[in-house]
Amino acid sequence: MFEFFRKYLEDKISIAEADYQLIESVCIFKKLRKHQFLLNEGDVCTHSGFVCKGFLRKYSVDDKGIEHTVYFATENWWISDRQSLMNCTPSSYNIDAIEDAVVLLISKSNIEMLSEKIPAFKDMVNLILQRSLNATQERINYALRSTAEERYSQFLKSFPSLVHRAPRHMVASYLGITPETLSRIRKQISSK
Amino acid sequence: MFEFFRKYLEDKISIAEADYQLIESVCIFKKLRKHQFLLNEGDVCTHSGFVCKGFLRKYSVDDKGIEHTVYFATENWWISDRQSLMNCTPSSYNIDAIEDAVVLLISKSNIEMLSEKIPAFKDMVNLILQRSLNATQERINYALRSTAEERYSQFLKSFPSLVHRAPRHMVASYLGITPETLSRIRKQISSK
DNA sequence: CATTTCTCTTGATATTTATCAAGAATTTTC
DNA sequence: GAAAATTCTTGATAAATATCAAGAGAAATG
Repeated sequence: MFEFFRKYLEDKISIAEADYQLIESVCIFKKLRKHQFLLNEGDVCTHSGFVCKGFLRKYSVDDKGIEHTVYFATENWWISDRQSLMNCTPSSYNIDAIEDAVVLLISKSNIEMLSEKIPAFKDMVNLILQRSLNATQERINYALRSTAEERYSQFLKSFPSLVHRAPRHMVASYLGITPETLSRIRKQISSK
Repeated sequence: MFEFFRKYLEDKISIAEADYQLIESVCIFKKLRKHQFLLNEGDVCTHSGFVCKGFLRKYSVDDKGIEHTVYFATENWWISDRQSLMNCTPSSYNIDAIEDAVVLLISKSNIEMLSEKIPAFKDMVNLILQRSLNATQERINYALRSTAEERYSQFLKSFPSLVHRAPRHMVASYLGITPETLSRIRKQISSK
């Protein structure tokens, strides 16, 4: 399974063979069956996850028991609760598998170790951080200025491959609308 | 004006006197009168801004000409369009002064230079990045799960000092509601 | 300090989206 | 492959929020 991550790294940074071995030595692989949890609300997130295979989501649950999807992650995406990881505080999110998955885990301290020993690794982590921030701010901008239909169209454009893999009600919860509303929006779009 | 930034830095990192001088040597100070722009939509953002004094906002304008506030920045906050800065692409945002302001500017290349020469500076930049990402993801989570009233209450709690400095219609646009709706929400809350 | 401009509030009405309910379609499980 | 569970759609109605319009209040400007 490490070869997935190795390919990802090769694509982003240029490091020595010994560095790959160091990285591999701290990687933990976790298989998740559909519906299994990688993180439970209330637990402290201790590892960053890199998705080798499968499809996961991160969501919070409100007082009424309604789930709100804040993030999807598929092959070559990272997933964790950075806030919990950073501050060692209980997470307010759940992460579970939408499809059977294999996730590569690296502990917080090992990420710090790798960042220290391999400068290019640190730079990569920071680049990912910047991209995440850009994407997240774009999402806020869209949420503020677009109607539900526009947000759905944008989602289709941004993540064409996710649309078919994610159950509709999860897409709805990602967009901040109910499944019924999404259903009506889809009907409206298809009739155009 | 540099002393504001120096205090900020002293609070976050521990570096040599020579480093402060290096940092100061690349700082540009810009005075902005109320309503003046730091960044115009369509322009490439070339500098990161640190607010020494005053109050600014970052917003986009939709097809109908309605403004959508994505960010406020007051003393000791950073402001820029990271996406435009990172990729040298035209910005889709405007940044202007809500109050007369003094902003300390550092160019992209000088931030890179400082990051290279002063490791603690780089670490600080990355820490800020992480915090921004956490805050931004929290905002999305709130947008998804809360009513307009809850979002306003949360805004009051998170930024008590901003509420009195920002015109209400800008707060409304930050929350993704109309000024009229905010006015009604405030009435409702005060009657409790 | 009067006037102009901007900001905020309130009311009436329209639109969007949510909620509740039921049945159809699909997927999972044994 | 049949039964059970889940997911998706549709309709009727309710609730939240937007829009339009007008006037009150506050702040900026000459």
